[in-house]
Amino acid sequence: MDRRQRRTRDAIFKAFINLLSKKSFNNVTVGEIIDLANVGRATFYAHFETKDFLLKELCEELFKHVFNSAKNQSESNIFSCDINDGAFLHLFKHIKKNDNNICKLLTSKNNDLFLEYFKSGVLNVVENNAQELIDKKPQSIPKDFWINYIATTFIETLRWWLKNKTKQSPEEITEYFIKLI
Amino acid sequence: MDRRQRRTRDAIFKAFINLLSKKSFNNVTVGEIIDLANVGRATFYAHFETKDFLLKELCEELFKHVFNSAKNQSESNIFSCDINDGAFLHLFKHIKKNDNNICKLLTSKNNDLFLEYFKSGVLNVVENNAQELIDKKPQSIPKDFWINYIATTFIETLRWWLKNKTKQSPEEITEYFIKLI
DNA sequence: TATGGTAGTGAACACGTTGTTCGATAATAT
DNA sequence: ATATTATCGAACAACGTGTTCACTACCATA
Repeated sequence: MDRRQRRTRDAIFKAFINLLSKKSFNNVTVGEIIDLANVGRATFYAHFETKDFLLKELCEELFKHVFNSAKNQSESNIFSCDINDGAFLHLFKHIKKNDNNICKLLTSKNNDLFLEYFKSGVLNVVENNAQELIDKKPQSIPKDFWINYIATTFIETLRWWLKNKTKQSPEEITEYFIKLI
Repeated sequence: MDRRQRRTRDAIFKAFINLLSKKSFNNVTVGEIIDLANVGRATFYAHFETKDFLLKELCEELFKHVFNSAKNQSESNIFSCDINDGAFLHLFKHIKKNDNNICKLLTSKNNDLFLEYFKSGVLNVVENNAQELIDKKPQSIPKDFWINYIATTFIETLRWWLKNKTKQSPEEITEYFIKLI
């Protein structure tokens, strides 16, 4: 990719995230984004069809990073019996340390498109990298209900943790999360 | 309240809910609402400052009804030992049978303002009318974390149920929910 | 270092939505 | 019957969106 393209793309993402941490998606205008990113109006629309697509592509970039690393993590420990080596501790750690952007977006308001994308990523991790948890399913409840439960509980735990300024360590919050399930 | 006021207010609410069940909050315009409600533009703005306020007031009307009935229900059975007589079964029943509007809004997209209002109502019910569940808290996790967990699990259970066309009976889904916790 | 192709610029434009204003009309309460 | 209050609908300014275009800056390659 042309260095110029990468530059403007990054500038737009950065400006967008910054604005999203201050106001809701609906109230962020293209005008504000291009002002903050120092990018021409036509340039913005050359990169992104609409603001919705901007959010979508931003999510894809952010999540590719997080969820792939979670998968590798859990695969490399496939023989581990310690539940704390699993994908979830890694996700808590990773998001806290390296992904301030995801923190901002997870705690910002009016952003359920983002949450939706995030949930589908978490569902994927649960289905493929959390067999130990899936196996804990009580009899007599449907499997997809159980998987949905694990994923949403993870997300809500994460949001509670972020809302409370991550006072607990990643190990502690993982323990909380596992206790719930 | 003047009968005319009540009339237009109801017409606007009705039109708004109808539109929300078809498209997302952002894509519903004031123009569409007043067309469907057969109400003058100035009249709309005499009632509601903005579209956001319209949603807020709609939520308040809908929730007053649901949550109050849940509270009365659980109070009237204060001596019951059967967990199935509690507020949650009542909520599942009530929402399924009487509140098609809440169903529509809970399953519609781009509507996290609504979800936020709903959550604060559920939190309230949990705190005041679900002592049996609160008492199940494992040691070593914070109380507000636990309460948040109960409320979000209820909401996500409800959403899963509604998304799957309420195939289960209210009794069954309450059983699922209680099993999770 | 000259050149062709690609990316960015910024002003101007048409279009749709928002929220306000106003004089006129209709419904309501008493 | 009358004073009050709600509604109407058209017109309006302000703002956001997405497109276009002629122009400029940059980059890869030879």
